[in-house]
Amino acid sequence: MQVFLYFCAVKKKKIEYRSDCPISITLDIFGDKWSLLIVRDIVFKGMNTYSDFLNSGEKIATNILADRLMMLEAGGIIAKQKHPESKAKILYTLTPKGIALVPVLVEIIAWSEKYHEVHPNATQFAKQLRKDKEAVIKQILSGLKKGR
Amino acid sequence: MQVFLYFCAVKKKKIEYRSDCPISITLDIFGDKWSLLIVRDIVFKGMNTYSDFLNSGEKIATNILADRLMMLEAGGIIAKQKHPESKAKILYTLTPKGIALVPVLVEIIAWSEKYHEVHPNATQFAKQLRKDKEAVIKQILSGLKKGR
DNA sequence: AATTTCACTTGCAATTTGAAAGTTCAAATA
DNA sequence: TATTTGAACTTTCAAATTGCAAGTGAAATT
Repeated sequence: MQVFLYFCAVKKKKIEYRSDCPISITLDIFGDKWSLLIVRDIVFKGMNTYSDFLNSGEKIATNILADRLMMLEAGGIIAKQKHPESKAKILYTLTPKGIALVPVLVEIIAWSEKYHEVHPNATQFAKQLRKDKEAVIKQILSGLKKGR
Repeated sequence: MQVFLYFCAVKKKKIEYRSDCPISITLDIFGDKWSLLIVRDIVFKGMNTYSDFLNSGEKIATNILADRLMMLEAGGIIAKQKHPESKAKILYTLTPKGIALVPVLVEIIAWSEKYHEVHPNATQFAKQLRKDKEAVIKQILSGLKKGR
């Protein structure tokens, strides 16, 4: 069986995919409790700096956040950019590969809302999804394009 | 902020959701490298016993498999049933909550196939998805209902 | 009756995580 | 200009989780 690799520049080690199954590969990238929350923060909360992510609801540790930002960058999900307002800040944005995760996030929300007690905003969001999923996705994507 | 709990009978401890965000809750359940692969094995490979999962491509350790089966059962994703062929075997099946994950799995495959080198079968599957996603999902669901 | 299969459990080393404190550079304030 | 604050990390170390190997007991097979 083929084995695929990519090199994580900052961790200075090779990351090996366990198999060529698309779900397994996705878990090699997002199979932890934090990585996808960073993507969520960018997509749904318009967040884009280290301290934004740090102060986001779930209280990620500073070392873990730094590590996950590195891994997401190495995996081509996010990219570092110059912050327009300050040289001290770093702007994290989604790459096209990262933006393409929106339908996955949307299905996760729809599933989770159906079976758990979630925030009222999420309930409201799920209701809109049930009305017109494609429209909701389009709206999110347009929000990301013009860099909200 | 509200905090939600469920009790994991076998681990004998309370599992606390980090927040009421639907994505965060989903990661509290599936935020590891293995749990979703068990669901994948049931949905796409028709697997349903401990040794099936153990010998599935990615080589999960026995203790981790036992732990994840417990957690998935505690989370209401899978259920244990009597195996029709043998008293030594245990049949693991998806609950409705587990079956409802199919659209999430489908979007993950579509995303992953687009950005990684995956197994030819997955490439083929993604092609069908692009043609008629709803039909593919319906077919998977009907396959699960009659317990393939 | 002996061996193998099945679904685990146990013990232990290695890796990862999480909490706290420290570092570096930029920017704001006194 | 000196000092403090803010932003983005890095380091340290204890605690938790993971991975590997071996073992267990009931059921099925030879």
